[in-house]
Amino acid sequence: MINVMKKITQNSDAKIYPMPFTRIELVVMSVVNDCLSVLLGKREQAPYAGLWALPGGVVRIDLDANLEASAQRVAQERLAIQMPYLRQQCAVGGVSRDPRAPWAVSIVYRALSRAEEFNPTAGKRLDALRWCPVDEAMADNYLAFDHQQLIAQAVAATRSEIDRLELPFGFLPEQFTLGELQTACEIMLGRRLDKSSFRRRIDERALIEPIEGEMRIGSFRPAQLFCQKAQT
Amino acid sequence: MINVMKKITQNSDAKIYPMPFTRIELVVMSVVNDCLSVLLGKREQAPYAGLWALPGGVVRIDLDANLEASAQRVAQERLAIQMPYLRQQCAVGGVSRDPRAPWAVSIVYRALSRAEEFNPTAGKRLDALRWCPVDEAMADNYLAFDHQQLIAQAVAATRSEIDRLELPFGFLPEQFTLGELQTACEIMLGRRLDKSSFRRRIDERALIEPIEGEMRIGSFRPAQLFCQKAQT
DNA sequence: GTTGTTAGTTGCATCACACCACTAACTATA
DNA sequence: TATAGTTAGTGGTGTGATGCAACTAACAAC
Repeated sequence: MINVMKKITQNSDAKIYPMPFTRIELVVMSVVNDCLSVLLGKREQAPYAGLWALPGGVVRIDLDANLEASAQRVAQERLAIQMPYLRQQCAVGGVSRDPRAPWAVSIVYRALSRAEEFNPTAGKRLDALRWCPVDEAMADNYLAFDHQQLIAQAVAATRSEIDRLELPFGFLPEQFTLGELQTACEIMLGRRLDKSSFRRRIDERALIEPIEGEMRIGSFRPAQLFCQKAQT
Repeated sequence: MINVMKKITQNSDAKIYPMPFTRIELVVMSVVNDCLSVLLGKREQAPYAGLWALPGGVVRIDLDANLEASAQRVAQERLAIQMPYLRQQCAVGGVSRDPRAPWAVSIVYRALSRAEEFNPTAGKRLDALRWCPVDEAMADNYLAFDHQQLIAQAVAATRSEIDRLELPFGFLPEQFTLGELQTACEIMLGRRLDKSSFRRRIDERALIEPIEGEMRIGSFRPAQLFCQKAQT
């Protein structure tokens, strides 16, 4: 820390400025039980002890190469998962944002993931974690800090991406049918989509390709299986 | 500073984490001489002394209520202007981002402004400031730090907004004709627009309204003057 | 075989927009 | 006074993306 201050002192103003307490917050979303849900952790300590909050962690300048790496480390430590499709959402910060420090900044990242890939028993510092339907998380005073607002932003940004069909996202399994893909999009958007338009738009964008000969066989007519197209 | 560290120590981990050197950078754009331009300041000190860079400043947790207020203060101090339509663009940060500190974060804000409103002689710490055409700023090694990339991002985001006709922006004067508005949009987008489509789209969105009886009289046929519609 | 359900396709209406052509209003100049 | 030149403003038409609806196909269950 001494070293840090020395460096900062070299700034043109030749003053020492205290720096904000800087954290990462993660908005990890998934479709669970036909509901768009968000991953929440139960707070064990003050402030907001007992309330649910987004998982997050401190930016460690001794460990992380950059902000994205911070977010990946936090995901690994707190959730024990890799987050391949992490997107930076915003930075929020100010006085009285976090009672633990006089001034705090949070860099917020969002991602979609597959709930099935998530193993809530691993990882260090894993207090209670749960998938919470976003509708529930939007209830007043359910969440700590301003996390309700952050989730609302993340949901809006995600819906906008899905509206524009900016696949692929982390929520896609290896293989899937068009019906499954459409249902997942409908749940995330919160509204129904037209089958024929959806299919037309999907293959115009050429983001996925059929797996020749592979079909999903279930109760009714078999469906063609698809996978993500290799990025060009 | 002692106080800050004490507070941070109250964190659950009971450790002192050094925090990143946190700054604000401003990407202020305007149309100058029929060119989309960006406001740059000449660096007087190391690092990158003599090179041009985005104006910016340190986040002052003793002065600023939040990040937006930081950005406003930096704009006031370095540029002596208010920036009514400031939008947060991104946060970038990591090791070796800024030689003045081992780990630095910049919160980047962008805005459009009217060059005419800008008075480059006022303000404290005003080293040389100039409007630089973005094409010029995109030349290799012209700018300090990663500011070339930040400007490219800001231009892209701004163009996307104008594409969607998300007016009003800070670049609009009190009164303007549709022709002037279209020309400004064309310069910012870097391409021509169709007159009739532009007008139809503008009045579908109902963002501006004619000023009854007010016309711009010049060399040719008089043109209706418009102003921004009061926000609802 | 009949029914029910999902898979997958096709045709048509609609809407937003680009492209093009036109009229209107003014100045400048002959 | 007439004509040319320039910008302001409007209207028509084709096209492409999408929503809507109807259709066929393929399977399981009965």
